Amino acid sequence: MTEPAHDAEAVPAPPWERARRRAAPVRVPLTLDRIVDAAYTVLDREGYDRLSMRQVAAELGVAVSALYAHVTSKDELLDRMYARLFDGHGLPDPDPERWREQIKQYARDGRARLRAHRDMARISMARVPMTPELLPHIEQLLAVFRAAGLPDRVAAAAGDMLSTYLDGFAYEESMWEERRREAEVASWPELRAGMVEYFQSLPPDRFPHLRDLAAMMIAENNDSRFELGLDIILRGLASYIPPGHGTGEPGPAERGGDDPGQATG
Amino acid sequence: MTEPAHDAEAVPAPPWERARRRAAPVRVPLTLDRIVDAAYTVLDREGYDRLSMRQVAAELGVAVSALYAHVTSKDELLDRMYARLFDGHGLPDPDPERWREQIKQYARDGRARLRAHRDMARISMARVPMTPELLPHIEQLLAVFRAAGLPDRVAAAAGDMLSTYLDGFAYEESMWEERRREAEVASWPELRAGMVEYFQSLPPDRFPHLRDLAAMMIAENNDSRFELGLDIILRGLASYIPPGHGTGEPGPAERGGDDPGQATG
DNA sequence: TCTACCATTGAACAGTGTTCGTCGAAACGT
DNA sequence: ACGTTTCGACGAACACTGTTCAATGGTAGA
Repeated sequence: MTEPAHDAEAVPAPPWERARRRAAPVRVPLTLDRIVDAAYTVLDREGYDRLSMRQVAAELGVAVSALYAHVTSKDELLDRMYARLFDGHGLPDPDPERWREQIKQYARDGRARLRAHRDMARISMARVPMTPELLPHIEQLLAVFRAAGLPDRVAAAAGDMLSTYLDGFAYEESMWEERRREAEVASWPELRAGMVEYFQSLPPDRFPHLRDLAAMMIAENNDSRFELGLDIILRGLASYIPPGHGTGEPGPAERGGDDPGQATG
Repeated sequence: MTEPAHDAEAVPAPPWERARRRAAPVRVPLTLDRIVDAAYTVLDREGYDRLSMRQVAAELGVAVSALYAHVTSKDELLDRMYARLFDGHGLPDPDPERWREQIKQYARDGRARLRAHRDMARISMARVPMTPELLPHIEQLLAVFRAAGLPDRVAAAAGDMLSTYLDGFAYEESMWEERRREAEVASWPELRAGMVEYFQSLPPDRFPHLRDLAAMMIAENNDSRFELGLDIILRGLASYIPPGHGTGEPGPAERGGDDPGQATG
């Protein structure tokens, strides 16, 4: 949008201000942060396919080539955007009694961050989550899993499972969102209704299960679908905890047989 | 490059050949199938980033615009390539006794297909797996899950879980493959060794778990990592089967001691 | 005030997906 | 056998893309 505090600095600095060591520059200096900000603005407005260096430059009112003084390539810019995903995103200290809820909370937060910017999941999916800035996150995830009693082999795989599920789910969501957009259907419930109707119209002898479950497969709100998938993974992980570990007991120990209370979406 | 079998057919057909109803055409006709073939050739040789309409046209020795007579856009071409993934790919009839092994086999086959062509996972990931040709696949997946005794809500989510895991895992694999390629490291074990060494070199007080599990996180062969993730999901799914369903019981019912101790409900 | 620096510029290059008017060679009707 | 019609391939063009580079201008230090 418009640069904040611009009007105050656009006027030439009066001579007596020159005494100050560093007079405010006439133009707000181009920094990596401002570039990333602009990139996010373009992303939200135009989507990933239209996110181009030229658009970002235009957003800043600057020549394209100016960006390359602060960023070596578009790929690096995307990396910087990706890094922002994790600002202030972390896990509390491991609590074996509540590890499932801790992981769920972490995943919910992660999904919310991915949804906060249009097509963000596509950017996230395309980078490997092992950059140095993320090492503390991986470390703490491992801490939680090990404290819960997961065998090392399983703990080592659990982080990847979780991040794959997170990115994959969000990616899928954003794809449907895009499809809705270009189908020019106003709302998601409307698109959903059309799809369910389509599945119901299939020949019953060839697609009995699809007909039965159509309404469930295309959930009204993705939140409960997300929670269910999360639960499936967590139950699977818990099943590897050797007996004798407090609350992390596997199997049907989890109360509420079929419809476990899905936490607030 | 040069058209094959050109010299034999470039000469004008002698008059007596005209008697044949359909003389062999001077040029092999351009069909959608040949275009998809060529696209796969380019994909395997150049990778997804260099897969362009012009490259495909060049592969066929044809003008770019000629492709658009058979395909409305590059996106449709990618769709056609995606559709090939499922040729002859299917599940056997549901067998509640062996549903886990059936699903595993299906997933293994799926992963093999994704790995058969370079960057195929990137194409697969970017399309929603609900095109009409795939409906029978979804139907049969649902059949297996329901026969196994999964509650409808869970069965409806299970297919998505599986395909997200499949695509996500293969996508990640192809990203590492690409990274290895551009890092100009000869072999995967070599890259792996370097990464493990890097993790081991981290400050032990800040990254104890990462150090411990580095060698496990970056598995020597991805096969066992894939199987483990698959098992986690299947165990999670199985935990939703209400008691009283033959072999589909959660817990150690599945023979093949993966990690011994886990309590049955 | 002069100079040296360096962020910014505009133009250019080699690509991309897609469109369009033209053309040539088969296919058809006579 | 000969027009004529039809249709697919062609080449050029358009509006983009990421990236590079010599030239430039304003700022900071001497």
